[in-house]
Amino acid sequence: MPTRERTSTNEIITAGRELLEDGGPAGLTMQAVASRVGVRAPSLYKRFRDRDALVSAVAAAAVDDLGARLESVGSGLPRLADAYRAFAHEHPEAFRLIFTASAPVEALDRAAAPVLRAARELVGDDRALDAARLITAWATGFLQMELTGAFRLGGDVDEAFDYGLDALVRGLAPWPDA
Amino acid sequence: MPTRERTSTNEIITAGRELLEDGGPAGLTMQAVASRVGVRAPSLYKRFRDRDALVSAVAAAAVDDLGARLESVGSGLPRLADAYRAFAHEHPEAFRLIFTASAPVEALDRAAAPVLRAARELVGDDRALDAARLITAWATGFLQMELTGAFRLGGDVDEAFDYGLDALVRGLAPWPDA
DNA sequence: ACCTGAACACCGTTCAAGT
DNA sequence: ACCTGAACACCGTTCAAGT
Repeated sequence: MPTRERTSTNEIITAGRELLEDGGPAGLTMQAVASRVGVRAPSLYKRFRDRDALVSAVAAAAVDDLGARLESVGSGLPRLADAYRAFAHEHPEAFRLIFTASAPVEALDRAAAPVLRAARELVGDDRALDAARLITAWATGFLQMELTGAFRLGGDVDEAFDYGLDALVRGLAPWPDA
Repeated sequence: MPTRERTSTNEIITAGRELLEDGGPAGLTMQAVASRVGVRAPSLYKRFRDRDALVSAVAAAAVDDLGARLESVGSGLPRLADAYRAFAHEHPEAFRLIFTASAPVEALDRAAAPVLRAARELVGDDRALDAARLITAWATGFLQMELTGAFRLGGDVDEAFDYGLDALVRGLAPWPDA
């Protein structure tokens, strides 16, 4: 006689995201997740091979959210950058997790699509990929440093972000002296 | 009667760095470190408050190495960028660790000095800090993505790095249309 | 078919006891 | 003064047994 399901993959992932945000990766334990969804830890292994698989699923869900967010904002680079930064501020732990070994690389491709589009508009097809990498690397590094509190030499961080974006666009735009 | 010291703070940190590089953060356990320096785990608590303190010391040592490396290379931006990238390739785990919560922020300041100098030469005093943040954020994000294997859409990664650096310099340099 | 208690290996940490 | 064994709490994981 089959026992009725007492939880679901989605519920587990949601619980994982909540625990991650308010306890960091160390708070995302199998026992904490299980107890939050009303089950015992061993039951989680019915749906995830191990903790690493669960963490990856949590990261993938976050990336999907991020991708939807970027899609919804159009292809203007400033809008994209702001949306990216807003996501990082709202889900700092998830943002950090995304760029860790447990990151699901193929999910990242979808989230990167809007940036690639914006880069193409700016520099054309040939250099679109390089330009997208430049922009993404800058924004990711900046946010990571901002979240870790590495910006302690003073100065306005918001202004530094805008300054960076402007300089990037200037450096990427086809310049007139050619 | 005092027992003679069987290890030292430096030896412990060195052991920690080695374990980190070949087993990731998960390989950096108190027991593994202890056994590598010929002591039992509880002895480590004579010199480090807890594992986190040890991990921070490991990160600080790595940052010091990085700083020395950047100092030794002068203030040319391309040289600095290459040295930064070389360090990340040689010590990927340490590089990742540096930009984690356990990062010792004040040690980062020293390592950032050469970049700040290069930025000042490029854009002048007023914008030196913003420019340094742009460059550091880009390089850090780029290397982090490279190490994590996030660059899977093809294209030459070396070339993308050079392209990014060129665009950055172009965007930062005082441009002629003013 | 899903869930559980019990068990195991491993980890961080404390502490009284050794020298 | 430094080191240790023993102990504790906690974690990930397995598995036989329940329904």
